[in-house]
Amino acid sequence: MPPIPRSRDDMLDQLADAFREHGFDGASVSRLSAATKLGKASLYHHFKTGKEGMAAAVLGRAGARFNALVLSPLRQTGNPARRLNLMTLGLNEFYRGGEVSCLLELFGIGDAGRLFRPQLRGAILRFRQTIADVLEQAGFDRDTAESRAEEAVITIQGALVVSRATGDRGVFQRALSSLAERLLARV
Amino acid sequence: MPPIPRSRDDMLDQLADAFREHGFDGASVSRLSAATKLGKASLYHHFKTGKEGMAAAVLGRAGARFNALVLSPLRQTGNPARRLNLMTLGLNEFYRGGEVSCLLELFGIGDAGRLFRPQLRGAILRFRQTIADVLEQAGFDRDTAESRAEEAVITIQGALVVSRATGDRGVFQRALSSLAERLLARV
DNA sequence: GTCTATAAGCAGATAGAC
DNA sequence: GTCTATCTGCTTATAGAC
Repeated sequence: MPPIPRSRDDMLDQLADAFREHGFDGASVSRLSAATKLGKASLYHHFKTGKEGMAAAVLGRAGARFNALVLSPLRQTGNPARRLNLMTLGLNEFYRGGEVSCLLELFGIGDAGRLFRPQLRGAILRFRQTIADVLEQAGFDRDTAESRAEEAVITIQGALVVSRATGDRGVFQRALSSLAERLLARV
Repeated sequence: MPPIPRSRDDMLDQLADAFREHGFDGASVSRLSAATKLGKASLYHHFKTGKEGMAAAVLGRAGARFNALVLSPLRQTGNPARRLNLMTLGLNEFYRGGEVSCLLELFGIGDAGRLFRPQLRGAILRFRQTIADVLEQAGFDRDTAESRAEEAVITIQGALVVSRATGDRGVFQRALSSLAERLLARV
């Protein structure tokens, strides 16, 4: 059987699914090999630094997707409410409606955490700041904007955890659906 | 050197710290052995079902502590606001001010997740329901009470994730400090 | 670029002495 | 109840053929 041609992004998506299902430690190279239908040696051919390099590449691609689906809409010009609604649509797609656990949670644990925390930390702070900028443009003072942006990030992460732990994606859906309105509420 | 006498709870606390630091997969029996200063064979003497049994016992103790520190205050009679404030104090102690990651997140991942999800799910639902009961006693209708209770659980879990990922315990502190007031707010 | 085969070491777990 | 020594299988990673 000839090798099926594949793009690097396809490989990274398959690796990401394996990491999301098993976590960093639980995703053995054997499992990653099965997930990509590629021999272990082939994986090491693509990622010279081994499993760590695979995780870093997966994280890089996730960052790019997050940027395209979530941050870019927020940085458009125009109606803040509309941008926040686009953000929730993007979040729903990025997290596949809450079915998928966040690499941020998985890679923040244990030895993987020591490796990737700076990158994860940067992503969170960037997300928070981007939301805060939108809220400021919507007329809120900077303190209120930052405080609400922090709550939004917390809500998204918490909803993912609770959704997964209870097996109820409705938790994530409910959290998303009230998010934009709450961010813009005049007290 | 004679063996230092130790209670089972001391052992479980040391095991819990190791699980919290490394996650279920990352906490190898060697690490658990180092954390307890007990030989591997001694650990297997105490926990006949091995690492899985250690995790289950740790989870059982965590559940008992959560019950004593968080749920019991909520189930007292009397002023709902006071009970919710006691809950936040209990949460702060249970999670050590946000320094400690939640076993619920760690054990919800990968193969450990498949083992412990029913237990974790029960704990979350019980927590949510207990908060909802307090809010109902405070005069809210059942739907509002349940919806706000769900938000509270989400906020606590999310704040833990974001605190750990950013290395800023202030996130958890801020989330806790506004929690009771927000739960009781009349819109 | 993919594969088979293999290396060296750590994983979870147990036997049996004290 | 704790220990040392050990077992088996899986781990990450590499060598070298095609």
